[in-house]
Amino acid sequence: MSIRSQLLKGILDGCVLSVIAVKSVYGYELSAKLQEAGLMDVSEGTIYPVLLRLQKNGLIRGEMQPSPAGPNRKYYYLTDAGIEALALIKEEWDQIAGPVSNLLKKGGFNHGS
Amino acid sequence: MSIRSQLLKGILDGCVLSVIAVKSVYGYELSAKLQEAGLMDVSEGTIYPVLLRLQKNGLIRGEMQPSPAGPNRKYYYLTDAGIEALALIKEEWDQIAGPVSNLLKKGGFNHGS
DNA sequence: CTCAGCTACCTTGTATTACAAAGTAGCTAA
DNA sequence: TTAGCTACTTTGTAATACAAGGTAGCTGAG
Repeated sequence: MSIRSQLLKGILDGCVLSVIAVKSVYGYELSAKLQEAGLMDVSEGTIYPVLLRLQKNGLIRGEMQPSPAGPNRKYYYLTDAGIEALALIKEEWDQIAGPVSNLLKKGGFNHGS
Repeated sequence: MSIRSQLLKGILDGCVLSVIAVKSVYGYELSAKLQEAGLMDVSEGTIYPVLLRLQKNGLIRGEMQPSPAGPNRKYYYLTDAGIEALALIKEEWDQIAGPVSNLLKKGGFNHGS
């Protein structure tokens, strides 16, 4: 498992919920949305398990809708619990990302000192 | 397992390496250093496995030194491999933290739009 | 009507790590 | 000698990213 995979643990939920909060999306489309947001190469094999887990936990709900072409599409919407969870994740992220960024910044290559 | 535990996965290595890069520390002291940096309540049960794993992977080396009081202390220093690994982690962190922060920011509670 | 190609969704096992909590051990002071 | 503290270690549990294979439906061409 790569550094990136480990870093994404725990935060993918927040990313997915954030995308859905803006506008409902279907699973297949979500990868492109994350890519647009700068999270490169998050594949279906990653996305569908996250979506299904969030749905199972009641944070989102899925609605099958017909597609212009191909099979039906499952559109996802946040639930109230999802909105709350997203707020919590943002809080936790803020509490961690700041200190981590500072640590990584000043840590650097400064052996001396 | 909490949101925070998941968020810390993968990035604790970078934090620990960053602290050690500035100045060598011993295990027991590291919790206080991380607390000073804003990473609250990272306990020994978390820290020592990280330290031992980094040592095993050749990113740091430990040196037992006498203590003014109590048992010997194991001071940790970065190796060359550790310096390289830290650079990689910083790169990966920067590539993820930016997009994630942006996503979580605009995601918000804006259902409309 | 059948089939290829594409879209869309799903599942499973593997690999990895945070951490609680229990444990060992040494040093100092009483 | 013993209590209290410092310092380090270990282990099992819980959780998740994701590769890769799979199923299924729709459209268009033959």
